[in-house]
Amino acid sequence: MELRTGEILKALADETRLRIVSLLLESGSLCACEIEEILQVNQSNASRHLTRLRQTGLLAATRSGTWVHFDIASDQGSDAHWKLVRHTIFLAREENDVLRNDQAHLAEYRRSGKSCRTISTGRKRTTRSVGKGYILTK
Amino acid sequence: MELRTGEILKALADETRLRIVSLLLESGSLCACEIEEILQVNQSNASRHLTRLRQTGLLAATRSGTWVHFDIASDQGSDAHWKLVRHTIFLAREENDVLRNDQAHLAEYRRSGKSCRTISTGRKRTTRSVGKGYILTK
DNA sequence: TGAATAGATGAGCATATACTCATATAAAGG
DNA sequence: CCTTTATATGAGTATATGCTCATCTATTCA
Repeated sequence: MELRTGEILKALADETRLRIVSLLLESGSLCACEIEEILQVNQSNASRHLTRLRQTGLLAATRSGTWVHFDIASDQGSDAHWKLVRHTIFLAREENDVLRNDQAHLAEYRRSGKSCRTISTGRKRTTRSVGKGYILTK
Repeated sequence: MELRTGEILKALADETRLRIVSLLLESGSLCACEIEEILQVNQSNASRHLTRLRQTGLLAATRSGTWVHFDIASDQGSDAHWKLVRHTIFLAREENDVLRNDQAHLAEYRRSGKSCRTISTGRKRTTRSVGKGYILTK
């Protein structure tokens, strides 16, 4: 995936996306539900931002069963761009309480011993499969 | 003026503003009408973007008579931020034809011998002063 | 003091972007 | 199969952002 500076700027200009990139730089690979949990962002919202970051080439996604793990895509060349991104996040963390709180929440999450296997989003059952399709439940 | 990374990202995420910063990094101080001329951006539009860049702390403005000269505000500390901005512009120029064309237009402008004194925006007379006030002409 | 020119700004409009709710889809496991 | 859980996405809405036109303000100069 070819990184473009203009797209990187637009991607990081949104605080939620900045938080996601900052988080993953610190944590390494996390599944979507862990990101939701740590950043306290709802599922739909998180999913859209993750998709966008993947499309700009900043994140890589790997499905593992039901879970999709996201990680920084800095192994695909574009070293100069990644130097830029890391520097950006470094400075942003110094100025932004939200980003520092996220770091604390990550540490807390690690201590809690939770994993994407034990997080429950608490959502109620929404669909029921019928043959090849699904129908709404309740 | 205190630079904030988040604000820098938002400021540079717009292509016109990216072009202005790129131009001024190369040219040094230019007056608003020169920026309009070189980037081919209309007056209102240019003025708003310049105001915004000044408000985020990236540009400094100095009035000299009728003209307002804008320049990169990198003399006011924030070295880490400016390193970031310069790196950003450096990468963006490599990827973006528009930015490279702007560099060519600057060179052309220099060669032309024009200055903010000789550029005419070609606007028709819009106001007429009457005592302490102004009234619309035509 | 009035005309001319540079730059700033209000208002209206168009588009982009982010958020939310509901639902669809993918995969795992009884 | 059928249910459950994780993730993606359509649709609607709210808001932000950028653009344009017209006009205002600042300043110079005759």
